[in-house]
This record gives sequence, C-alpha cells and structure tokens, in this order.
Amino acid sequence: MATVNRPGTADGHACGIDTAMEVIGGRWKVLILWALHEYPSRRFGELRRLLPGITEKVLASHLREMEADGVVRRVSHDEVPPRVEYSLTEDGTRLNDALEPLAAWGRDRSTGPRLGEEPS
Amino acid sequence: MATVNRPGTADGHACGIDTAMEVIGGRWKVLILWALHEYPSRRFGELRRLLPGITEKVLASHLREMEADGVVRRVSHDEVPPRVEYSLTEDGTRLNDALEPLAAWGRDRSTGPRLGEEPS
DNA sequence: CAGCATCCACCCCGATACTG
DNA sequence: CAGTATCGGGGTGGATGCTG
Repeated sequence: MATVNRPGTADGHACGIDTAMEVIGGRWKVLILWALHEYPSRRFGELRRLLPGITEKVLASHLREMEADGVVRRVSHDEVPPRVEYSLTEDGTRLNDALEPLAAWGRDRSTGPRLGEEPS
Repeated sequence: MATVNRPGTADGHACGIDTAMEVIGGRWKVLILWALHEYPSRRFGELRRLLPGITEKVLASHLREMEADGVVRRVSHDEVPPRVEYSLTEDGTRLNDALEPLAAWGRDRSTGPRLGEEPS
C-alpha cells in the first residue's frame, strides 16, 4: 500500500502495470484471487485449506491488504462462532480476468516447449 | 529461477499464473519488458538511462535472469569498445502482450474512481 | 472459528567501488 | 562501455503461541 517509490520509465509513462503489480505483489495474492474466483464467498478456514502452505498470519494480512485495495470484500456475520466471508469485488473480478492472459502465457510455456526461441 | 517451492491451490491446478509471476517477479522486470518493447534492441547504458533509479547491478542481474527465462535475448558484438544489445524474444513479446490487460486495469483504477465498489 | 502478537530468517534490492 | 565484487539494510513472509 501507500504507493511507495515506484520505478518509472524515463518518458514518465509508467503504463499502469506497476499499479497492478503493487496490488498483486505478494507471495499469495494471485492465488487468493484465483481461489475466490473459482470458489466465491469463502470463509477464512476454507481459504486456508484452499492454499496449502499459507500461514494464518500471511493469509490474514494479504486479505486485509487486498480489502484495502478494493479487490476483496469482507463480510462479517456476527454470530458465535464467528463467521466471515470473503469474496471478490467487481474490481477484483476484473483484475482476475486481466490476469488470465498471463496465466495462459504461463501454461503455454509449461506445456509446449520453446518454439524456436533459442538462438544459435 | 529453478522453480523453488511455488505455492499452489488445493486442487493442484496452479493455473500458470505463478509461472508468469516468477518471470516478472522482480522490482524492475516489467519495466524492462516494457522498455524493450517500446525501444527494441537497446544497449546496456541506454536501458539504464531508460530506467531512472535502477542500479547497474540490479539491471545486470535482472537481464541475466530474464535471458535465462527466455524472454530477453542478448547479442554481444565483440568490438572495442564493447557493445551489447538486448531485445525481446518472441516469448518475451508475448509476455509483454499478456501484460497489457493488467496495465489497462491499472490505468482504469488510476483515472476512474471506484465504481460503486464500496459496500454498505 | 477467525484472527492477532512476536520473533526471526531470508532474500531482494540498493550503494559503492573496481575491472576487462 | 559493460559489466562484476562486496557489503549492508529493509521488508516480506514463515513459525509459534495466544485471544475474543
């Protein structure tokens, strides 16, 4: 958050990429996005289970940041035991969609070998 | 590099996003990509000038990693004084293209305010 | 159940100086 | 010009334990 010293290109147009990179710049954020897209409205514990290896601290802090960034919505039903549901906002959904070509690129490179890329 | 312990979703489909994230996961990599796209075939010093704030060490290491990842091509003409030219590979160009929707998302959020995102 | 508090290790990045 | 060598700081994320 807090728009720290972002790098920029010489001609000043930072092209919006870095804005996006800040929002998804976290070890697990794209996975959280993805999880919330495929399994909408997830509870904390469910997300934790969906993302093997993540710790509660990190999951919590990432969720808070993503909420602050307006890509995740947090709904707390106050009951006992407590229940909180997380889902994507419209903006978060759009972000996730914008991630798809990147995912496709990644899939490509995993499955298909490089196509005549290596030089002599 | 070297495919360290990547996180994954519970159902195992890591959706390729993380593959891409590893390649662009560096403070300046997307900017390098962008610079090489707009100003193809750049020399080391030119790139440094194009990216105000980057240090030689970081530029060099990022360039080496991106070359190893097959997104940047390095051509060394051996003359004196030395001359080296960097450009995008096909894969790098595709990666850059795949980044465009993300850039658009970022631009959107900068210009337009949030559109009815905030809940009650 | 849904977190927070604390401590810490690691790694990335930046600054500076030097080399072929 | 095009890098490499070395050192150091900062921030992220991981482990563990506790709370409403």
